[in-house]
Amino acid sequence: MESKFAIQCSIVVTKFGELFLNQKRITLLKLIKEKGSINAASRELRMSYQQAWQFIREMNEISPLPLVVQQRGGVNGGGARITEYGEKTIKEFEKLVDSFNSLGNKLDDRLWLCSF
Amino acid sequence: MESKFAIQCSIVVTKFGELFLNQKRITLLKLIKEKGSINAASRELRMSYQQAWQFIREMNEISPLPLVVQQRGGVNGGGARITEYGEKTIKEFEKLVDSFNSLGNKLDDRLWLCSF
DNA sequence: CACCGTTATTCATTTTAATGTATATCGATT
DNA sequence: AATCGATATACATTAAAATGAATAACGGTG
Repeated sequence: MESKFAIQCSIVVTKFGELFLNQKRITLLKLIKEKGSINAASRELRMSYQQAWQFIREMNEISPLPLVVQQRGGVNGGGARITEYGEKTIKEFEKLVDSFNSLGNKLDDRLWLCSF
Repeated sequence: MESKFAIQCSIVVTKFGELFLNQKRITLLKLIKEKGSINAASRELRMSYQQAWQFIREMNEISPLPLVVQQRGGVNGGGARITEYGEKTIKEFEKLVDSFNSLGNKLDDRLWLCSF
């Protein structure tokens, strides 16, 4: 008892040292899927459009296959959608997170027993 | 084959949402132990003395027992040392890191098999 | 009691990250 | 071809983080 300490584990996937995925980017991807638009997703996340756009650019560059495809012009001025590969990537990342979190919870429980 | 993706997991220990420990702070603690001085440790880490000092301040405030005790004046102008509790904290944190890393390595191996 | 090197503290400056604003481009629809 | 809303892009501004520089305080030691 008494400790109140918590273990938090944040996961990133990198390639050659460059950031590929983290939780924020996954959240962005999921919101783009939901909204069909980078613009709407970035507004929802209260991040600037440029930052969202740059995240997508970096992810697509690092990834062997694009995660997001954008269309400009056309119906409603365009939009963005998540590729099949993007969907799979989201799922895989979230499985990773679950694995680490369950380990985290296990260690969390033992934390106040042994230290801190 | 072909993936080159790596999972990296960074661990933080918090209390009531406030940062208590992360890898950088642990490295700082270990260097203070080695050098016997906040000043020398911060120079070695190429971080400003104020930042190092503030990290220590925050850690000591959050911790139920101080991790570092400082002395000013006296022999060589003073210094800083790690308490027994601090040493234990370092060890516990590194055990945490090991646990997560071994999980990370396991998942790393399976990464290119299933996705990315 | 003067000296020394470290801790402790403040504040202006620099560096870095993020945002706001503005504008061009695209392309289906009307 | 005019319209519309989103993508794409640049650039100045703002916000936040880190640093540098300066100084006071401390307390053994000689």
